[in-house]
Amino acid sequence: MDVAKVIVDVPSKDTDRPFDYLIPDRLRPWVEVGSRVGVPFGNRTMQGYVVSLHPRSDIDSARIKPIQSVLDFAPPLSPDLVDLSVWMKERYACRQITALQSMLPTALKGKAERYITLADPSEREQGSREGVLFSVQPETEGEQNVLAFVRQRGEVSLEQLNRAFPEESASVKALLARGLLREYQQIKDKLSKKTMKALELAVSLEEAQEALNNFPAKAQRQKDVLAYIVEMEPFLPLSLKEVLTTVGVTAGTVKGLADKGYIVIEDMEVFRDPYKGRNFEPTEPLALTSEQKQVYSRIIHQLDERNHGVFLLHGVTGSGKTEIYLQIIQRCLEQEREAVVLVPEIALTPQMVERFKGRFGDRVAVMHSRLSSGERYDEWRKIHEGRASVVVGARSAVFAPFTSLGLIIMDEEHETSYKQEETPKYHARDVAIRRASQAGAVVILGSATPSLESYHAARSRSSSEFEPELLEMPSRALGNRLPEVRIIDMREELKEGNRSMFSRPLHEAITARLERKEQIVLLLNRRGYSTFVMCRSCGYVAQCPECDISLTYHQKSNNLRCHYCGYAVQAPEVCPDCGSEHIRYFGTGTQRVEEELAKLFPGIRVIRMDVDTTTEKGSHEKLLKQFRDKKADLLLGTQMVAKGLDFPDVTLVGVITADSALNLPDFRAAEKTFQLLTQVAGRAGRHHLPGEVFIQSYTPEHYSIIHASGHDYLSFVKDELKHRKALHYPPYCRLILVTLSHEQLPLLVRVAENYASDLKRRADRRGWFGSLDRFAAEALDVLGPVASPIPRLKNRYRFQCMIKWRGDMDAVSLARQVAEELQDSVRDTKLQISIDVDPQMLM
DNA sequence: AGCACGCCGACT
DNA sequence: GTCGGCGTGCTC
Repeated sequence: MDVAKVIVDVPSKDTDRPFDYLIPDRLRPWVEVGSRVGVPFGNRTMQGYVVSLHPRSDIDSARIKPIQSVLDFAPPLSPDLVDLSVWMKERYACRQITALQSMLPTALKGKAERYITLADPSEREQGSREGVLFSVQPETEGEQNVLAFVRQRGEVSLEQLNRAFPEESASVKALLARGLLREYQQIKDKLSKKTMKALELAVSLEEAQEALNNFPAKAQRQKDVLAYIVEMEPFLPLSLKEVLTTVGVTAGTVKGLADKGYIVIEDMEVFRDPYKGRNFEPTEPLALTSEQKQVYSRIIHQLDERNHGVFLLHGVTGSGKTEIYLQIIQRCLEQEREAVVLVPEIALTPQMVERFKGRFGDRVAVMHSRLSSGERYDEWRKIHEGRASVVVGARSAVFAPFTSLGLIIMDEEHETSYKQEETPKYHARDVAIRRASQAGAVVILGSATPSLESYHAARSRSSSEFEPELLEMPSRALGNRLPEVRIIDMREELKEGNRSMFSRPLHEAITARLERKEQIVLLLNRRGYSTFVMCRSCGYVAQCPECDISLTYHQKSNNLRCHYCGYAVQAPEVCPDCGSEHIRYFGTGTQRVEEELAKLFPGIRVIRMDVDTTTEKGSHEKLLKQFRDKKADLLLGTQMVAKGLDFPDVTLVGVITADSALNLPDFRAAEKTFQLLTQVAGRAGRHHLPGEVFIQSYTPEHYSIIHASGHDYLSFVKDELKHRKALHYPPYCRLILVTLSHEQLPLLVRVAENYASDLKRRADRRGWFGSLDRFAAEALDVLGPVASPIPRLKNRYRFQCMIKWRGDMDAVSLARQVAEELQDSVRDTKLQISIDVDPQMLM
């Protein structure tokens, strides 16, 4: 076992394979599958990951180089995770290094630093022995200065050297070439470990007590400190800062004590705890209802067998899924196994975390995107070092570095945020199932409105990628009823002369709540509602010059911004096209609703929650707390108010327009609408007060709205599956979205057409190509190319092809192969091809 | 991705 | 006659 195969940190087609490296004897004990290593690659040093170990290599022994360094004490990746990266590479047509990278905190992404030292004289002579005459003395003043600088420092990073001599980079190069200076490279992590000064006894406790008894009287302050330390002995080491404030002495006093040899002051690594200072109320398991018990025992049975299994837990809002999760996790921990809880990013609120920390205390690690990279690294290490055995986190927590995983729970299974939109474009559900099957772990997918893919897979239990067992919880745990839902036809309102955004019934209902001092949640389904700028005289619409999409108006900064690339300009006073002053801001944003509310209900206290008011860290939480404390009558927001919030005094939920997302060009539009309405309806009347829900709509006869108002998931699924089947959409087939982009439109169009035809030809040769209409067990169809819904982004035009396929074929690798061949033949680095397997966002 | 090698234009 | 453009190809 002298050779390691290493995936190097270069995300490109040519390097997306293992390279062989010798393992030097001194590193032998440290090199394992999953180790992060520094290796010479070309003429620089790169970071890489060991993916396998072998006794020998097929590579010419003259070419093979040794591993330069091992970068961590313990491998950051387990062999299971390395395997998983291979699976991801094939499944999502991404590079293996990209998959590996996504499993680790960014703090572990090291880069090579280049250092310069003096070369030793023997090396210098080697240069001249080649028969070439070059000077072994510095030739210019600049060279002399550089050389002197390096000699004085011994070793200096290239960066520092260039900073010290900005004009002398040629001299540095020359000195290197002539062998007077030498360069070496080393991988440096970006991470910063936070440290603090800490105190520790340098003598035994008995000795310290002894010393206290006959301490010189003139050093009373030092004696106080030592006495305090002795008293606090069980909690050693103590933070220096804390001791200083508690005892009321200065650092000099403590230093004196250290000089006498009683204590030592050391740098101790501290772990940032994002939830520090917060008290988590310990909670006890609740008694389960009989419905909950059934579900619980079925899953426990599977868990006890220590076999892989997937469950789809369909439970209405308020059916008590979380309590079941908690008790199953408990069981998992009792088996000395670990648990992962996946939660949609948006639902990962302190309330949520509290439930888990309350039950499992310090053993809980939390991971989400709002943590700083340092915090995320610390939470990751907490898991890696075995100090946590439960992780609650968003999507990427599925890669938590546990070693004996027993359980993965995915709450709100239908949420689209489980699909990563950047490469690797993985779906956490699929990764979770794969990971659990490696580990013999149980997966629970929980939702009140399961995705059609999961529900269909669970019901048919055949020919699908995974086969979950369906568990149903149709009643609420507290026995209260689901709220009354009223649909309001906004067309009727308009007909009768009401041009406001509030229907009369909703208006009256709000007034009633204000009088009764009950609370209201208003949801603005913002998709398709951006506030754009239009000139009423000439029809000019402000658009992004790079992306060709409408710019969004931001009142706070009075500028126009592109949602996709971030481009921003000052909002115009007059139309840039015709000079008219009739340029206006259109669309219904939360701000406009807020203004309208103030007008209609004078004195109403509104909390507005949207991207504008929640960008600051912790602001989301602060706003919710204010609402909970009844500092406001009404909570107004976008999707984010619909998820998992639980306010006892909310008795009215209003949806301003239910159907704004229904007309979007997305085959999941109805499903999304149904899910959103069901979730938001579940927010009302969760406690003693009965709740009421008003849904305003311009298409009130739509089945997604009707079934949502009846809390009728099954009927919705029945209708929706009919549609999907007729139109050949998932779950009756699978999709691959291939997006090609280039600066030049004509070239792009040509290339995209080639892609589609190549693909069809290649599929046909294998007997795959054909229409899905014929209900063939195996078929593949290519749609497009067409301009992408975002036709231009960051100065690049975009075209896409949609592949629909079904059956036991490897459509992903076909799509990838054709893309790579096309890129080889076009040979234009500006051409980008992105492959999205099972896309969620079609617009 | 970098970086070196290699073959054709504007300069001393 | 040379410096330097970036096309092409490789990295164990």
